[in-house]
Amino acid sequence: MPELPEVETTRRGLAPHLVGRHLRECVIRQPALRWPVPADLRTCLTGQSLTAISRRGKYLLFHFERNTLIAHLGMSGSLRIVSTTTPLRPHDHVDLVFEDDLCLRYHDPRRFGCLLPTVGDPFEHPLLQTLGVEPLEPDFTGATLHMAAQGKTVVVKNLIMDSHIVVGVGNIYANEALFAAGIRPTRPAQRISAARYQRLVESIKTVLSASITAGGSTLRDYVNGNGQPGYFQLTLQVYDRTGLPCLQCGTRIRNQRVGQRGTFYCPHCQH
DNA sequence: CAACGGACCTGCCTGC
DNA sequence: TGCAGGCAGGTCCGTT
Repeated sequence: MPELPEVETTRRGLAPHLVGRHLRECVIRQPALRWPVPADLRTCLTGQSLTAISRRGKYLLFHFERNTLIAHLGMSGSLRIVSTTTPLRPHDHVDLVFEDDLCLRYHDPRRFGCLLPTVGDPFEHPLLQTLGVEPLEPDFTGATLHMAAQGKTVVVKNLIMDSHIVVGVGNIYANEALFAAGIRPTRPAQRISAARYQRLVESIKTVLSASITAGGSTLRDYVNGNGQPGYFQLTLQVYDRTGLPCLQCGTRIRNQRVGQRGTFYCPHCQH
């Protein structure tokens, strides 16, 4: 289930198969995603060839010659390449059928994702326009977070999960990065030093990069573009480990709701 | 303007 | 075994 590493893994899995190919057909079986899939998706995109697949935060951008398709996988979405004869599963909502029987199949049980075709510069789209910095880019530094925290009352976990500040840090990786940096998730963001924010940023970059390398996490039903599961869950230090011993010091991992999200930390290692 | 809760959905797990 | 209730990886939007 898509956090940034899963989305990036999907992008990397799909691009070599689809870039340069013509889109032959679009099949919408269930348009009721987070926002309705526009009925003109088909007329917008068919007949064009895919020139690139890029990513902004957790949004995937399918660049065609004249239009761009903005895709988000929500909490339960996945994109896989199948054949048009591959049997449909429940929740296979949309097919983009390319030449040579390459079918990009959008699957999303909870339907929190979206598929939105755009005209013109996709980065001008309201969903993308106000996004914060990319966590793996050099311009994401300790100063980014330290400055963003000033004058705010939020706790640090909510700060790093705010997509208008930095994109792509979801619940799993927020928990993991805070553990790696030794920072308690409930600490007020304003009361963290620039030096500690520098360490947190390094932890975020390390955790996300390691997960991309490992092919993304697998919790329940995530699969990448080739249908392969990810393996990052094998290295999770705190997420979903309530009551289990901390892998660094043996103290039991605690679980607490922060901003209505499950939050896990080691009370000995994180302050 | 910042901060918070609610909303969108289905599936899975737990406990009665 | 069945069913109700709670919870899940995201994030926008409306209300305070």
